Amino acid sequence: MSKNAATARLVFEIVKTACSNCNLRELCLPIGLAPEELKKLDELVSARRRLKRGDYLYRAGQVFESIYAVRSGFFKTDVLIEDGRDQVTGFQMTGELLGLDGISSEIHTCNAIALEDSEVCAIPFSHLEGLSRQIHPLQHHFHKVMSREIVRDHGVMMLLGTMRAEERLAAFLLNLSQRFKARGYSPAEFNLRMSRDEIGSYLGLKLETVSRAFSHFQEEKLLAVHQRKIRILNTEGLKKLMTHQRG
Amino acid sequence: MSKNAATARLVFEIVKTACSNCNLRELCLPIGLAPEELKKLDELVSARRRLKRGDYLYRAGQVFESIYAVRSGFFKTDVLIEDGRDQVTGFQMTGELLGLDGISSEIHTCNAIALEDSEVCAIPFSHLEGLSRQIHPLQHHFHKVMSREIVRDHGVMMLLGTMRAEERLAAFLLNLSQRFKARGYSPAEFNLRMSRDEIGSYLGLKLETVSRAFSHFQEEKLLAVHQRKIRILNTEGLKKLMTHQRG
DNA sequence: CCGTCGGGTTGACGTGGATCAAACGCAGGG
DNA sequence: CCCTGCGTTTGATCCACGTCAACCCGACGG
Repeated sequence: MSKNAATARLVFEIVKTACSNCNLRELCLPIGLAPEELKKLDELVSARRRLKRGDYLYRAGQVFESIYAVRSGFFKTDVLIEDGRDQVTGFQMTGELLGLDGISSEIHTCNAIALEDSEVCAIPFSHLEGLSRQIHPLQHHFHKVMSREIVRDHGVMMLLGTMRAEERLAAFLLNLSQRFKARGYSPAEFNLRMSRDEIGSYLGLKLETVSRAFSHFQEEKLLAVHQRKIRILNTEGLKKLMTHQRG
Repeated sequence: MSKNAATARLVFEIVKTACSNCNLRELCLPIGLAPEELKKLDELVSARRRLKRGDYLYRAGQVFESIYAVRSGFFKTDVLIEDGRDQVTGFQMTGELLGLDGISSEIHTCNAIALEDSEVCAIPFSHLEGLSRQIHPLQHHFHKVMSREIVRDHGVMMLLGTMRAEERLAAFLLNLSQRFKARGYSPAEFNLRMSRDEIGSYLGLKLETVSRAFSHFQEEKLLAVHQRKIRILNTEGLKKLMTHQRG
């Protein structure tokens, strides 16, 4: 890296560490704060952390101290039990929070793993609690975020408990699509960051079943699939498949 | 009801509405508060509400204002989608909280239904947020409760995603057993408050499968089942079945 | 350029649980 | 007391998905 690039990078780091300036503030923080409240926010983040693909952000069993906001990149969280089974419990992208599960016992209960090179802001939980006693909108926003996680989990339970394989995959793809769209990316064309096996684990299916469902969607002209590159050709078709099939 | 009984009942109501006096405080509130903090707690609960078996505590779509602490009785929460499918997302018993899902959008996202005559304390959410800005342990406790809900949901995802029918039922029964035990009831013998169909919905199984699993457990001398009355004969056997089977 | 390797696809077959159907048994009402 | 009805049990059959296995393909290293 040239000296100039290094300098530029340093500036970048300093500027971006301030939450009040962060360009994803609207994703992970409340909006409409007073200027003096905005200033306080900059105490929130203690450090940023870069991770390479495959790195663990935290592991099940580690002491919980911070939650993390994804600045860039892509993560999965999973739970393992002794006998080797594991369940992917979620995929997190830019602006989403990781680590909420650790609050209850002060120990992380799942692993968080970067699926591509990523960057996170570490938010020491005690800071967050302190600040949210002072800034009501922050408190309320945080509660909403936790609640949203609960609602999301209920959605996954619904999916795992009542849907068949192709419905699950359709729901999954539509959800991803919608989240990419919310971040300004194309909702119709994106790269999956996870393997068929990881999708399967999340959806309660085997990787072969996931693969077959992709192939079938392709035959039906609902998708164009090339490796992990997905193009959605017929959103309505996917939606119909999801809500409609079976009684 | 005699006049005396009515009077006694009235006193009972007044005494019990104070959280600081509530005999289930240790279940739903933080412990070790200072006396003046304890006093403030009594602002928390706005009303108590009695429900008959089958009554809705709230419905999906209603405006969210309060969370509810179960004082006595038994509830289920479920989510429905248009096409008729529904998924039971949880069963709640004494000391557990209901309604956390509503915080995110200020609209309840599931139905909460009493499975037996029950009684709840309504905790207006804005009061709770206000008080938890003043009482740090209350704030922290509340965060833990929400986080515990997330962890619980991950457990259910694990169950739905990776376990086979009998493992699911074993896990479910052991969980119930442990929760009864924590409340001072027998962990080995209890009445199910829910139908086979509701168990099935929670576990992602059909009622026939649940019934067969019960019968099989009985053949294996793991349980004695008589209608909804369950006696666990071999806890270790159930545990082994749960963690051990399949790779 | 070829060999290797890991992830993905495809096929053949087996099976756990769903589905369909019948019968049971307890509770509540007449 | 019997009738009715709902929740449950049990049996027979079916099928969606898992399992096992072969093969493909793009990436990467020698």
